[in-house]
Amino acid sequence: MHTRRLVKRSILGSRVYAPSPTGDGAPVTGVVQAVKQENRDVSATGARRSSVYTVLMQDGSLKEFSEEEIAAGFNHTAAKGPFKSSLKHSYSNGAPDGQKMEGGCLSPETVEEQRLPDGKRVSRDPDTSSVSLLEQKRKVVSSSIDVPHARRSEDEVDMDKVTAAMVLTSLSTSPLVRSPPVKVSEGLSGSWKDNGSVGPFTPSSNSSSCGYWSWSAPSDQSNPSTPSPPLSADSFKPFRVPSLGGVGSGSAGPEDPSLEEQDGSSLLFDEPIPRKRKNSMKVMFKCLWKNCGKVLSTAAGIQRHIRTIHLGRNCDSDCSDGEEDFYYTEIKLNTDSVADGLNSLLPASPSVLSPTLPSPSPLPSLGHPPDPHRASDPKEPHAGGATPLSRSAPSALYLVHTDHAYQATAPVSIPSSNSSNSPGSASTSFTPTNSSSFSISWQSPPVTFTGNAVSPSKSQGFGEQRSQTIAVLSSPPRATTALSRKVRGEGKKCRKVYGMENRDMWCTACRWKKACQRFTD
DNA sequence: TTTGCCGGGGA
DNA sequence: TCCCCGGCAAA
Repeated sequence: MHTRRLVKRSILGSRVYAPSPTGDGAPVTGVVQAVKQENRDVSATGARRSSVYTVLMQDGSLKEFSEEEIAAGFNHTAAKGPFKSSLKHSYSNGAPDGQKMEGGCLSPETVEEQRLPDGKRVSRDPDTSSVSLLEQKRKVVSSSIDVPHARRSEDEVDMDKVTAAMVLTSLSTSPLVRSPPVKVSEGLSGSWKDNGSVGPFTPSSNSSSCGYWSWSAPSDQSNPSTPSPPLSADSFKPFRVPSLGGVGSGSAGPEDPSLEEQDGSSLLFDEPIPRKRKNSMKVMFKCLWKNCGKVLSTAAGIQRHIRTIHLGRNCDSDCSDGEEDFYYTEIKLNTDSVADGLNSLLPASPSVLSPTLPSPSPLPSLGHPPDPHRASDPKEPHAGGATPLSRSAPSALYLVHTDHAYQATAPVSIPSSNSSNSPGSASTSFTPTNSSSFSISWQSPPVTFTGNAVSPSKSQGFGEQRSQTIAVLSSPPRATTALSRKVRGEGKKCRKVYGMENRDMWCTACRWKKACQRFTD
């Protein structure tokens, strides 16, 4: 079953060597664009069939080659290029049939193919090959040869245009860009159902925003006019993995999920997120406009409110430029863990519950490293439920200070690394994705933080406020956990330094299994 | 599994 | 108060 698929599928979009069109004998490389086969049940029957491969040559021209010609090309140049090993491999596995070679040399595709869930496997039938071909092209082209042929289906293109435009627009219209993350948050917060009116984009933005966030930042720098498909980092796996693993390692493996994502509609982050929000949470949206503080249960509602009441716009959400986003914040209420945490907290540090917050909602629950020696609690609650949004909001609620490294580092680094001027290098281009996952992962435990990790803001003050916000958000759990356990130190400890055999050299605390006093972090 | 250390308890 | 250790949680 597998073998068959591998063979049949792998040729499309793959790089092959073909005899030189000039006839001088020098082989040239090209990418297989299409295969025409009279008899497509190739490897099953083992019969030879006349297959014609349309190959896009390096010079951009399209040529058609017969199976044999390509095979000859292979032989000719087998010694160089990535095909060598796999080619040999193919041969060693059987007759030097052209099809076999393809199956072998295309291990990347092969693996990818295997990762495809059966139900979603793309058909290799000639009559549907145009679709799959497009898919293939997208992947292959970007990673191997600089081929200008990669055209997506019109639908795809349109969709991408629209979504990309949305993202880019929001990126460029304000330094506080945050719309996309917000959408994600909305989606997460279970408000999709509520805000059906938010706009045509929202419903589908979940998957796209992940993808887009992974490339939109770098694209600022590189080539905005040719945004890569929302393949994000894992799109490259198919190319890397196979190169190591070789042909037909046979296991669909743990990469299936990512594949599914590529396959179309499923979302990379979609799954984990809802899972993490298991605990009963209620999401409210609070208007941050000065003297307003209106709280609505849906993003659409609050947006409409801001748009009409504060921004004086009457147009539909469609004509919104997203500015409303800056004037409301998402407040998450964790009805169980928060309550518990607060209850247990109250006696210990009553100050955590600040009455100054006009918001009718309790503090959000947040996952954050505990900090036992914290002292600035009293101020934190002010920003309860605030997202980075609040920074731009016409509200003066967030005068919080954060002096603790652990609070500042993570949050602060995120926005900075996200700034749109980040280089297009692999590492930085990954950052947005990372940070988006950041916002997600931070929601994990009892978290309710819907932080928009992605904030292109570059202003120092912003970063600061941002960290403050996050610190604030994190205070409840911190306080909760602070009562229980100190964050484990990372530095060397007596035990490590002296070893068990020299236990007598340990500091007293270490000997007593207490927090090391000698090598404090 | 190892490590750091909290909480608790005995002397 | 000193000392030890069970046990949890992070690494």
